[in-house]
Amino acid sequence: MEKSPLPKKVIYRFSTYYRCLQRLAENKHETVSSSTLAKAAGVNSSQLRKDIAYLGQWGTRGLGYPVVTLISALREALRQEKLRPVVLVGAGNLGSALLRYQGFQKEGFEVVAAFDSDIHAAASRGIKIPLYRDEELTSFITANNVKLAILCVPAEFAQGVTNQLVQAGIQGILNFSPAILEIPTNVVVNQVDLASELENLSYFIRG
Amino acid sequence: MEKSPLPKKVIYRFSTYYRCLQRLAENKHETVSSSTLAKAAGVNSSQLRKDIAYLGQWGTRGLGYPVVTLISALREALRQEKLRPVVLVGAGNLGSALLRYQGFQKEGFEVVAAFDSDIHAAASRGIKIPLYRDEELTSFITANNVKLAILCVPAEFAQGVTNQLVQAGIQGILNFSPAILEIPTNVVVNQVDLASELENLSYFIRG
DNA sequence: AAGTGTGAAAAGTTTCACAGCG
DNA sequence: CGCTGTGAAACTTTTCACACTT
Repeated sequence: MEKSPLPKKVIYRFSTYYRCLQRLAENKHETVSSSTLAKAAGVNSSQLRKDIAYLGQWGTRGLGYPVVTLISALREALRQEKLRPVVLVGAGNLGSALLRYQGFQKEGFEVVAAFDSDIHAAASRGIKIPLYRDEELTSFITANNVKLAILCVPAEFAQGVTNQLVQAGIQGILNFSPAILEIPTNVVVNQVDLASELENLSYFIRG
Repeated sequence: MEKSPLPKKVIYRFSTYYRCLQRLAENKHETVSSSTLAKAAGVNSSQLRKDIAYLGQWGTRGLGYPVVTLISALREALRQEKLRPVVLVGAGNLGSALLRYQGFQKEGFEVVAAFDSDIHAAASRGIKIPLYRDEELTSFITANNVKLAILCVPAEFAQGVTNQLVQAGIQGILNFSPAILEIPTNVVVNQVDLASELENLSYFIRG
């Protein structure tokens, strides 16, 4: 009955562990020790044990963790049991690339529709997913009970679109625009700012 | 003479402040208070003051910070004065999209070359930047003294390519593949895992 | 003997609160 | 008086170290 709020960072690491475990399962490993899995995931072994302990006591002392069981526990923790529908707004360069990218589908997310103010320009980019004009955003999201959105519009439109999304019932936004979004407290935003990432790297290299 | 190591998180926030200040400059604001800038950047005002204080004492008590001066100080801190060359490896769906995406160029980075094992497939995606086969990686990087790389190859090739990059003298890698890279301590990796970001969002929304 | 689970220590980060400057 | 700069407090996250189980 853990009511504890599971830190965000732990959830990120769960995603990593999940992927590492899948590789181990493919290679027919039945168990894995904290130190081995930690190495694979790039974290320290006590941290891994602490993290896993949030899920309950799955390990066997002297032996390690059962790979398949842990995978299930993590899938449940990540609430990945069913395919989650996602909409994408802004099918420009970056947005249309994300649509073609298969990475989301593999991990339990289905991009069910894309929206753009200019569907002709967007259509020319060879998109296979249903493509709508921005005006249809609200009705689609409400009708299909979508909770997650990927936002790839230019920074100056980001807040306006966000307001629409929130209004329509979106609760999680993956924001690729470099804008800081104002949102109600029940909505979560994860920021992916590619320029900041490069800037950051750039800072830490010498020369 | 600050020798202090400037936490990674602070550098990320610097990027955000930098963008917010640019907007303020465009709108002809000459000064800005910590609380205003903090609101725009989505952080708390003492945190902003602490962060800015790493750069020196730029503020005027009772008034705030001079926008233009702060921008210069941040640009210098982020070592953004000159265009930094970057190479991109793996011009598949995601990679070729990033090449078309203008966001990097705007922020002081120039993608000078792209590499792929299959240049014909990659060329068909309409790339304008010089495109080379993977074999030429090492010589290009060495010859052009490139220090930053964007890695978009499938996970199973990520470590191999990374070894080549490091060998060639790359010191910072922006890794879009969901692989954990083993690297020497003088190299920095920033991970951008889109599936994990969605998983994470998904966890925090109810329902 | 190998390896988990966990309290306690350490390190890192954010927020508070206020002295003091312009 | 408004707002910065900063020590100290509060909180969070990571690492250590070891009792304890299989």
